[in-house]
Amino acid sequence: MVIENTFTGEYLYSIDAKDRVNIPSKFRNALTPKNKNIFYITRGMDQCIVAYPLEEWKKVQDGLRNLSSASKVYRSFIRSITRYAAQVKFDKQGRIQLTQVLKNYAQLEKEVTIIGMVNKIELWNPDILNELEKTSLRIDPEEYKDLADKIIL
Amino acid sequence: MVIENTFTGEYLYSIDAKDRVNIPSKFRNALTPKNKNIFYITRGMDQCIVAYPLEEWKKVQDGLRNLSSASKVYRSFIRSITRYAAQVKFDKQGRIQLTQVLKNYAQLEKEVTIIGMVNKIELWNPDILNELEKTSLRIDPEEYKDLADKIIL
DNA sequence: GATAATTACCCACCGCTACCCACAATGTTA
DNA sequence: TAACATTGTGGGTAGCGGTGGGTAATTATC
Repeated sequence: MVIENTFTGEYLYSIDAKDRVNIPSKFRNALTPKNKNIFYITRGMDQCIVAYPLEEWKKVQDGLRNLSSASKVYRSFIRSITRYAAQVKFDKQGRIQLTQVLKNYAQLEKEVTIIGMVNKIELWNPDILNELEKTSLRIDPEEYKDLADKIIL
Repeated sequence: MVIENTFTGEYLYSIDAKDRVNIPSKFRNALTPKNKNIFYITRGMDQCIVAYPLEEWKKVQDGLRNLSSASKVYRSFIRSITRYAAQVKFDKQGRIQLTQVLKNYAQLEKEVTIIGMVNKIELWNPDILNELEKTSLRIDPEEYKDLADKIIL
């Protein structure tokens, strides 16, 4: 636990009968007390569940709050995010409970691959993730280069 | 709760024979005492009912007050909102009572999907909502991406 | 003013979830 | 190597939350 509120690495965990998933201890240990053991989970842009620590989620919400409700697109956008957003607090064992909707959306069953994405966490169906890696990621190494330039890797 | 007066998540609830709808406990718990268990319900921009907590409703009204009444469009706009607005207080079980007009407008029957929209709440006929999402989501994935970039999802 | 109807308040059931305890597997330290 | 700590996983249970329904109070109608 070196850098606060920062998540890296990949883990293969299991979902139990009560739809509970363990948050890797390395991730939990990286959380500052301000997050109060709370995550917000919602739909990702890809077919996965995204989990934000409380402090990160607040930033997202502030962004949403400032979008005017006058625009139809904005309304629809806000809805598509918050609709699936749920606040979850992990128990003494460090597990969070998934909602049925999100579990369906990401097509999760017995196993989950949990990926650290710097300021957020992604939960994937292992098969879907592997399939995606095989196809879409291999396609455009050019885009990777562009990104690498931007971030000064 | 953690983030005050802020609502997220989706819930499928039922309307009983007396036209009562339960407000999800997570929403009620997010309310500050200043709201005095009071909501204002009115017509949404879409075909749904919108519920504002008292404190949020005050802001809406201030906004309306500042719209000049000189313009015909403005007057009509204000009328369309305030006309259907009703103050409702939830009972000890946390239920509010819907007005007949609003129930008709949103075409609610037995079931309601309740969506947290950050600072307000929407009540939808489940079928209508799903149909709408199916269409509007398909229309502009590009605009969605732009928005996602803005908010740094 | 009597009766009917609608609303407000209260009580009761029941399923789910939040919380707790237990245990196995792995890693760590003396 | 043994003792201990940490971490992932399974399961039991009490309390809360959603739902239905009953009764008193208030309003409406004639």
